Amino acid sequence: MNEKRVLVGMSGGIDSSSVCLMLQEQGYEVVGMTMRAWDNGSNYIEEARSLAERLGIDHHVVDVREDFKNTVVRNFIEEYLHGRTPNPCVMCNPLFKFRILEECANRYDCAYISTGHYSKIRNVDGHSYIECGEDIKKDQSYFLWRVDESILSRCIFPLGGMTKVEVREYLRQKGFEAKASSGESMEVCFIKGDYRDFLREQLPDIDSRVREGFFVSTDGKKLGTHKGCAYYTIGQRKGLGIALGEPAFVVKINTEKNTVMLGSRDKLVAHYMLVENYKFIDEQDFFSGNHELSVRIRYKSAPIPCRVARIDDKLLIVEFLAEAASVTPGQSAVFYDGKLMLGGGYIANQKTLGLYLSDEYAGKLDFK
RNA sequence: UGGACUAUGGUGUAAUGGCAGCACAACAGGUUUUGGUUCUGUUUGUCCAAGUUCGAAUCUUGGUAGUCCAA
Repeated sequence: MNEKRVLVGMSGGIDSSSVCLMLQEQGYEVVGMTMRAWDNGSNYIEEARSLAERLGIDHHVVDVREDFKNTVVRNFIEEYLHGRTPNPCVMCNPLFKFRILEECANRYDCAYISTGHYSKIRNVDGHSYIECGEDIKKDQSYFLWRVDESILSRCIFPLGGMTKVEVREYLRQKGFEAKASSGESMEVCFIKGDYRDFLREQLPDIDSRVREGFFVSTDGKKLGTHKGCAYYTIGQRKGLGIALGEPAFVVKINTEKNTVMLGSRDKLVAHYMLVENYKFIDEQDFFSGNHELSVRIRYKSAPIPCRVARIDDKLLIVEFLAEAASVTPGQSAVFYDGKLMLGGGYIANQKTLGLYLSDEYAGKLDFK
């Protein structure tokens, strides 16, 4: 592998464009790659291509539309139909974005892989970890917990120590005025507008799979009619179309009974949660008890201090040590020690939580 | 078909003769690499008809509709 060559994932936007420039300045031979996953009406491929031309770098487009639709998009739809709330980006990163980057890096003889993520790579005890970017609110490590360490070890994230403002300023100084002041999101993303419209578009027979049912209160009373479980998510307040005099939030979704439970804000607070299909950079180390653990249960929220016990190879139980609200099955739970991202898992259905907290079971759990 | 009570935005309510207000919902915008949360802003109402009054959601009469008690 050529140590002077780096493959950059180019989305045509501000961030990846800056990355190309920076790496060139640092003396790398840059090769550009743009993944064509979904045609969303924006001209991101052209943007990337013309930038590559201007910088004099090779540029490749990899068309994965068919495959992407059959995996990420299909999974996205299925999750909603099961009353869960998916994180497509979490799936796309390991299965598409970073996989394709790795394949292309190998094909074009690039030792390194780079993207415009605002995160850092940090080596600890021989392992490559992701560390949050400087601004915890802007950090994207949440979406990267499933990316394999073998790929992370080849990654360079030039923007990890920068802010968006600095990146824009940098581009401006380099003479890319138009790009620097362009809009925020050039991101390739298949959800445009409301995801409910997307579901209806992609699933013409949706009315046979998603049916109206009852809104119920936490004490089991019928409150009204909902449009179908797939159209709601835990913690949701807007769009319920029901007036109770005080704000109502979606507390629980039961696809078997086809009911959506509503309750006041305080009903969303949880003290424990179950997490499944977890993956850690160094699993043994994670469970060693040597970490000050915290967990993010959604993008862009402060990590919550917690303790964790392993139930089995697939399942964890997490005890929150500070207030946690709206634990949402299907979303990711991502674990940190300070800024170091240790790994993550998917928030599971919390139905069996009671079992693991019962007296007979609780004694066997070893919270770290 | 005797009596009592009620009628205010999409929903629930406040205003005892003096600018119809609040909460929720709805809509729009900001924020945003998922969904949700959050923030800002906006729209919408006195059941109908007549009367008293400088002035009526409010008082009077009639109508209509609903609830309750009367079997």
